Amino acid sequence: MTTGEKLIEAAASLLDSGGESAVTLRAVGLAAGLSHNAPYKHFASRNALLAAVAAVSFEELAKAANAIRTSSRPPAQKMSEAIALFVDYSRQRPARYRLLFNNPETAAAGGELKARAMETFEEFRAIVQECQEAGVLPDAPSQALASLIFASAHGLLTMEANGQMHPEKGLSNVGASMELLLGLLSPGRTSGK
Amino acid sequence: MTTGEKLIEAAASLLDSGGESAVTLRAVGLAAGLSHNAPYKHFASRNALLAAVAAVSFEELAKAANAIRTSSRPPAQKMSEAIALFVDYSRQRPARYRLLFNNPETAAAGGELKARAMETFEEFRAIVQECQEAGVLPDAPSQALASLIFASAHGLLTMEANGQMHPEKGLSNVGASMELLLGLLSPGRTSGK
DNA sequence: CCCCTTAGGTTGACATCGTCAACTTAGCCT
DNA sequence: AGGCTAAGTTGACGATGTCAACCTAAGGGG
Repeated sequence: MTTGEKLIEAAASLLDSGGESAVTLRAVGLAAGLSHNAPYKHFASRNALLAAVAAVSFEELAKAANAIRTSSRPPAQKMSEAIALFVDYSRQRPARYRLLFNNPETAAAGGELKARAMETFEEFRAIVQECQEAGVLPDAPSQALASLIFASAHGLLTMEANGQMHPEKGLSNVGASMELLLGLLSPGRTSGK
Repeated sequence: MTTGEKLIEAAASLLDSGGESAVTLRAVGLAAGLSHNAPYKHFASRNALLAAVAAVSFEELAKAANAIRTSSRPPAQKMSEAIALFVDYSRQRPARYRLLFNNPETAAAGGELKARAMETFEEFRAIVQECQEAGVLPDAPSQALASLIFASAHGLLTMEANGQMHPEKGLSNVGASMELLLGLLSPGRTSGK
């Protein structure tokens, strides 16, 4: 493992355990067994290091999503699993999730990072398309429908992470809300009221 | 205007003009014509000041949403206007929007802040309920459906702010995506495919 | 009327952080 | 052998959140 990778791993570990504010260049250098300024020999700035963490994280996510898409399970189940992938990620590594999907500075880093993000999204879009072809999701441009479904999950997860979800007032946790959405979107649904 | 309010206003102004990192306690004090440490006489910490900014911002939003809800326009139009309210807010004051809906530290401030946030959401929920009664939104617990619709808009706006939206690839801007959602949710829709 | 409390404000200091500059090596190319 | 460069170190600087000590004016009870 190169020193650069060691630094990225140390940063990711600090991010997961202590939140973004714990990712101090000094602490990262120390955790990698180097001096307080060593990260500058590999990354131009703190943001550049965080962008690198985001890039490898997107890569992991894309890989996991790809495994789901290329499995032999029915499309509807792939969709559930893909959603669960993001839900679990948000709950198990909230700071990392925020870095990936909720951080304008990271997003501004462009280039390779944006490519990895689009790679991840493309897997999700393909699953949506499979569902459309199987008739469990309505006809519409798959890109738009995938954006919509992903954004819904993303918005719900953000609200959950912010404590703006109120499960006591009836059904409004993330999982149930997504089932509601998919149910309402289902072409087979009988027109209500 | 009390000194505390002056500080909140100064902080809000700095937030809107220079992003969250521009909201420095020193700068806020200076902007209010006071010394670098004056904010501590009114707020326990930087986060407490930001929470106060969030509280008054939620109040403004709730007021605007209330004006929409109590207007005499048809429910479907109220819904469009309510969505536009959040869309415009996100685009015109992105840093403030992030503070309100994308900031776990702010959300952790609990108490009055959470009450204001719920007040705002309640206006939105009531509009959703009107739409359901008018038959333009499907039958479902209004709380859950409102969460879902709001989360969709929120997720789309977050992606837009992060540059993770790709309008070049077909329909995927926020407005069009929300229209797609509302269209697909519409009880009158003919079952696709 | 005087003293004492206290809210609001000030100055100064401290630790931490991102970042920059200068110096030192160890390895590699010629 | 000589020197270039990547990788690493130390030391410093300015900005920032926060704490502590001091000041001061308003007001209320004796």
